[in-house]
Amino acid sequence: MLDDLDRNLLEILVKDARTSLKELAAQVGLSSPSVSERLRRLEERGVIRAFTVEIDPLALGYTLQAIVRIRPLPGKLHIVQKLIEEIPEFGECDKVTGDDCFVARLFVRSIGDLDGILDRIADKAETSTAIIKAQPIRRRPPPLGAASPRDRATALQAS
Amino acid sequence: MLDDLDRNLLEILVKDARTSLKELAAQVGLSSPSVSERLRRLEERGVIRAFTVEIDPLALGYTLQAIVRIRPLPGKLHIVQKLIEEIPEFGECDKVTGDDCFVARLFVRSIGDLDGILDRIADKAETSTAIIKAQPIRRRPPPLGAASPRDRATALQAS
DNA sequence: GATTTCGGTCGAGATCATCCAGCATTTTAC
DNA sequence: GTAAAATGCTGGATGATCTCGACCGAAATC
Repeated sequence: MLDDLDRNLLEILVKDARTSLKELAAQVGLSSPSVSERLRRLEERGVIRAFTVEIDPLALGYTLQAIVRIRPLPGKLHIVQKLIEEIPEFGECDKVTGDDCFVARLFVRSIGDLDGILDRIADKAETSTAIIKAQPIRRRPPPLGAASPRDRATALQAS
Repeated sequence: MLDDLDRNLLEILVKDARTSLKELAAQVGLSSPSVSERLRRLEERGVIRAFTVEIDPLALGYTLQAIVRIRPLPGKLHIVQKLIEEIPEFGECDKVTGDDCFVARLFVRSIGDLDGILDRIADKAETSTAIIKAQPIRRRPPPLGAASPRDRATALQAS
């Protein structure tokens, strides 16, 4: 589906999404129209979901981040999910297996704000909150390399 | 620190990091050299951490994501952290307060791979894994608007 | 009140992206 | 097996965009 050239382009763009077509072309050894066409197709196919910018939350005044596990009370699942989606301070939310139905990331400017937001959910779900002290790994994409032969073997074996 | 123009630029770039200077300039009502200078300064100050591309993990064969909570055994904290950082399938990791020391996101191509990776940590930490079933909110930045007067009041009160 | 600093505009020249014609290679169809 | 069609690439012309220097005005500094 993706060839080496595509992966190569993605790798460069992960580091700097504003790299010019000309520069991309030079780095992968193609002409710029070709690169342009490849990017167009990668976007079209949904491989590239978006070109975006990573902003330091601190610069916006968000001095605190927390991971919140959320277990909606019986019958409240949909209301809780809607509520979470509508609170913009939630910067990420995954619906997971297990007792905790949702795991979400919360950006806040103060402990007071944290309390205020959790209060809005308190009557519809149980929550447990962990304050983030450090970020050993900040968001990064999974490895871009092709599936290794070993991986493929494993996959086959499993099926 | 950030004025309305900066926030406006960031907002546009979050949606499309490849927007041309000319287009940015038109949208915020400045000349392109001014926009160029502002972006340079935003990067310099670390407000903009990076221009990047958001890739669909599925396109790379990662059909499964999991949230893993990791509690290193006594004395193993640093080894575990190093191990996590070195495994590229970890796409995010936060060090948090509470019993679980780390909360991490794992991209894998199969359940077998998940097992393989967790095995590598098993003798150094307790883990509990939740498979991601859906993503109600995909990574997004915190609200870009200026701190509201109410927020400021709260912050002052607290200090 | 003069001066410096900061952030802005404008215009020219350089750089870059896009369009198009043409070509090679692979796939499809018969 | 071969002709036709489709695919993906290149190179060059053209038009759009970026960058750089010169200059300007408002606000802070002395």
